[in-house]
Amino acid sequence: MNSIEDVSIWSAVRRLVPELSDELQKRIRILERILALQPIGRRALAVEMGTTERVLRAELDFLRVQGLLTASSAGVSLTEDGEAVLDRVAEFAVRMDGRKELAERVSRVLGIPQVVVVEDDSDQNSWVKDNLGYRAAELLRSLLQPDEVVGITGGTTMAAIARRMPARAVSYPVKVVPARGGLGEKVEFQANTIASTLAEKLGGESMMLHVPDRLNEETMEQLLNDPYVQQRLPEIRKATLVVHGIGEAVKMAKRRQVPDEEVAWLENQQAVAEAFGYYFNQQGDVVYSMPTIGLRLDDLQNARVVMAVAGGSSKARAVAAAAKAYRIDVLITDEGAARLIVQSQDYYQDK
Amino acid sequence: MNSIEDVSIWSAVRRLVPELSDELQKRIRILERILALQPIGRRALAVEMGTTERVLRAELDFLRVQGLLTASSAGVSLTEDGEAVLDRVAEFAVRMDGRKELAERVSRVLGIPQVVVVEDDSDQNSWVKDNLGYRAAELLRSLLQPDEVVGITGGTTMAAIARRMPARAVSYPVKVVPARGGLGEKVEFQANTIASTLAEKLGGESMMLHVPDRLNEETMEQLLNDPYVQQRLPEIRKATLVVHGIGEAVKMAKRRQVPDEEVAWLENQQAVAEAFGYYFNQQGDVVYSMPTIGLRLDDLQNARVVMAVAGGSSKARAVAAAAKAYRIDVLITDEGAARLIVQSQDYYQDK
DNA sequence: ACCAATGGGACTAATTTAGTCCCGTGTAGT
DNA sequence: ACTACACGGGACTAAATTAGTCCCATTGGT
Repeated sequence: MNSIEDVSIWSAVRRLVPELSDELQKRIRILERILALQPIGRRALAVEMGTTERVLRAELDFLRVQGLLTASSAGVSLTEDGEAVLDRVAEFAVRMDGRKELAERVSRVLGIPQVVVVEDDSDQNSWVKDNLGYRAAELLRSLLQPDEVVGITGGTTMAAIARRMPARAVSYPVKVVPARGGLGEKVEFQANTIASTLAEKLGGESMMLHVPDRLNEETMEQLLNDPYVQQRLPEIRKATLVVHGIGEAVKMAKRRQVPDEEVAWLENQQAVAEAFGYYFNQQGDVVYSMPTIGLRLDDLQNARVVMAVAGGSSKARAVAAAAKAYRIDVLITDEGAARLIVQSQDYYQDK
Repeated sequence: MNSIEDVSIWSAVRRLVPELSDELQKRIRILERILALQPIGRRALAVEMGTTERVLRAELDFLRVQGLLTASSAGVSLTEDGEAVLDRVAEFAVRMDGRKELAERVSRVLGIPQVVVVEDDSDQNSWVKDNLGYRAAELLRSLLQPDEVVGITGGTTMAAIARRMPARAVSYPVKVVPARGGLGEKVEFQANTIASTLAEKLGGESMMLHVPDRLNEETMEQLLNDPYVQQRLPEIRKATLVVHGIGEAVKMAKRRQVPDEEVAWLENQQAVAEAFGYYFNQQGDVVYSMPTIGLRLDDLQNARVVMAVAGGSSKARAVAAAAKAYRIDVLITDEGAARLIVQSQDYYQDK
């Protein structure tokens, strides 16, 4: 039995001391490189690892004091102890590298420039979603630009992002808007609510858009002429940083209480993915779009960054379809989804 | 199945990022206190935890940003998330507190002012000895005074101390001497070797004492008059910081290749412990002392600090006996030994 | 015998962290 | 209802730590 498998305690630890795993990975990487290249000099290693000499030196000093490596005039080498310790944490290293490589493969397969893969599978462990939220929040914050308009959709994953966003460490002068109107879900998973809490966490402002979930053509027309909507809608469509979730078509349709015959129709159309209220088939074609007020697929062209966050092996197909349907710049997913995405690609390649 | 049980990976992690695991424990302690006292003010909590307001404030800010606690005008309280996280790492906390309480009980039972208990049992897992060495080295370093003479014995535990002593982070102007002559063991576990490497790590100087292990009365007399010995022996007996291991009497005797009849005699005398070449029974009486050149039991009176390091459930009896036999100021042991020590005390109290 | 790369020392600039004091506010006790 | 106290949080400064830069004696490989 392996402690790494029981990751739930790790996620708590990471919550309490987030810099721990980064620092740990950093030092493991250093030890690994030394093992491979020993004996190697400080400067050469610094170049090799893409860090500065001075910082690396501090790390090496530490590791030497810990008795994990020795320094001779030929360079630094691991001690027996160092190798033993490295051996014990090798699983980390493997998983680290594994996820990194996985991310690169997903990036190639889906044509998404930046992909982050977090550990485990959202479908298996609920805390994975939390982790997904953490990494998404982290990345989102790093991408923010002053006076930017951030558009965000609803769902449990988006809620996790808002929840895990650090609360007002510094104030960001941004505006957060819901990408679409209410989706008739629980209030804490609605885009409006999420936009609001996210804005609060960021120290920015938010805007609400209260419109019903499902509309018919007629009320749609009316609403579009409504001054409330006419004032707010352009603001939403101006969003330059769009964060959204991707869902399974049928599952989403049912959650939104779409009539059974329409669900059957969607199935018939082989719809597999849903995002922004649009339904896509495996080829990325739009097979149906819900009549709602909000961001349209075309608006994504004007966005600076389109960020997708979705995990769980069950969503692999949906993510792949969405990636074909529209431009995604950043994808944050988990091992469960990522593995299936690269697998199916291998499958097609084999044929 | 429980990840904490598989502690070996944690010991490696602690080796790689010691400062962060300390940080982890610190934050766990803070969360625990808040849970117990909430809502509580920053200043009151600082007093409660024996830290300064400013440092605690930084921690609280962090934990708040992480969404683990909220601050109202009544004070800070845990959020649901905070309680959940605390719950996940509760095992840590329990083990932490458990060991601390255990240490206090051992301290009372044995009458040793300062007791440190490290996790697990040296008899079960070999890495525990390493941990023992780490804590001992840490403590030893903090106790050092300039120009002090440090006496150290042999054995695997002492070797672990020397190995885990940080290598010359700063230079200590100390002199390290072997407490007794060679003990006929493997060279890396001999007092001479250990004293030498320890001195090097500390940036101090060392002194060797090369005399045979087992002596008869005659050669003993001769050696005591030998100029080599006459020069070195007083230096050894002047040691003011004495670090030593405690062994099981019979096991030690056999390792030193004492003749079988003498071993039987020791058993007959109910010798259970060995330290500095002296054998003690359960009551702490000296039943036999090996004729070797070196530190004598009386010399401990003049020592500033006497530090004992011994772990493993099999050594519990020996440690208890040694504690009765002579003054020990600091004891570093493990859970395996500590549990048995307090248990046997309970046993006697019940009678 | 030389040369290039090594670890480690030394000094300074930049950044982070800790100490101290204060203020407006909400709350508990009277 | 009122007052006094403890609350969080802001602000500023001093201290400590960390990173950048340059140098040098030494050594191992060619």
